[in-house]
Amino acid sequence: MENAPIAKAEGLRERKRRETLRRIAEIGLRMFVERGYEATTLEAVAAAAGISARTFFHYFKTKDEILQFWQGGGGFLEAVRAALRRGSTRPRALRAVRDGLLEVLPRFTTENSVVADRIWYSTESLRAQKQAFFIELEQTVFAALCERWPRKDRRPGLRMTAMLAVGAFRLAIEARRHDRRTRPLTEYVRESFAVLEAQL
Amino acid sequence: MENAPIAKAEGLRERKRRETLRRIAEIGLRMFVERGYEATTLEAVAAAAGISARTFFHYFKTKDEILQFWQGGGGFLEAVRAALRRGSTRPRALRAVRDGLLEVLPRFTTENSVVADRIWYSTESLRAQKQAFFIELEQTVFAALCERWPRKDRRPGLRMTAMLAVGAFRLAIEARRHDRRTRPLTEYVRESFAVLEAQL
DNA sequence: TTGCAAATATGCAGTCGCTGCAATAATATT
DNA sequence: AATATTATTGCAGCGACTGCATATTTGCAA
Repeated sequence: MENAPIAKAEGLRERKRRETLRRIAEIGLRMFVERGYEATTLEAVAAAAGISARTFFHYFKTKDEILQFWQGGGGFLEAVRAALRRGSTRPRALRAVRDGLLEVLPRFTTENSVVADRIWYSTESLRAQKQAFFIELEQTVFAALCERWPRKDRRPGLRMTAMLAVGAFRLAIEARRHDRRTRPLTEYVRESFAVLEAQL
Repeated sequence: MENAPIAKAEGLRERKRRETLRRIAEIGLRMFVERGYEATTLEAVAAAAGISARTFFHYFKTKDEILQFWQGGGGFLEAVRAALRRGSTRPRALRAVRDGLLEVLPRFTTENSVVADRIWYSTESLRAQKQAFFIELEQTVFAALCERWPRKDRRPGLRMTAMLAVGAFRLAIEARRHDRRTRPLTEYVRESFAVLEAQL
């Protein structure tokens, strides 16, 4: 991405670590696709990646972190928050959220993130986590909106906006998941927000 | 396939089973409160309930089913669906949902359900499940609304209504959880919907 | 009352995700 | 080259959960 003031040459250690991390993530994801998430044992992933089972846990705290890796590894919430803080004060909060999402999304959308998304919905416990993520996103959005429109009496409205916006986002992801031919997520997001706005 | 649809005198077997089920649920909940959910081992619950660890799993498929027991054990979604189907056709869908919830809630609110609710939010994995439940509720509500207002062009609006209604419900539960002095959940629901409606 | 089938309880061994600990090997720093 | 850091690994162990085989209890009928 960007080079720090001191473009410190990456040591062998760091490089190997990064490579191993990615290797695990790639092999893991492929195995999840081929055999299913629950049927894929951690030991098997580790073995296929050429490391011991114990070492796996030095790279990922849990099995599902392999999937989180492809979803941006938790950086998404932070990115959305940042985008909302940075974005110009739009007259309508809903638009602000939409634009923030549209701005951030491309950075978190890869070939594999689409594959990973399907797996999230393949297993009950994963589904639950994913949905919990949306709630987190909602809280993040709400908090960001409150910063930008600090008048306390508008909070209930902002709360609603956050709910609606994240809801639209959820519907967009759902729509893409159900499409055979997948278009970029941003398109679904645009459509989803358009439908929502038509209702207001 | 059965003979009498009326209260067939409950056999010893059924009675004992019901008693054991409840005993496990009560002791389990109390232990969760006292020692924390994760710190409470299944073996400990089973021992305290006077059964073997293996037998526990004949009553509850998972540890968290102990908590689900106090939340109505999955019957809530069904009850809401039924209430929405039965309820008079209100002009406003949002009101219909609110009234449906208000009608059903008392049947699922007990002393222990409030306690259980606090535990749901004490642990990450439980929180995720709880939030997944709200999404399920949203889908249930949406489906029920679609039955009642079948015009296809109104669906986006109904989707929104479902989102808003469940959102208000979520906020109500949250509000109660944060209140020291707990009032009946229905009051929080009324308030929450009132705030929402004031925004529309 | 007895006999038998169905339901229930239990022990045991095992899987899987995950953790702590301690020893060892690889890399970085001086 | 010596030393400090960090990575890798094996091992032992925990806790939720399952399958299987066995014993016990209960329901029902001859």
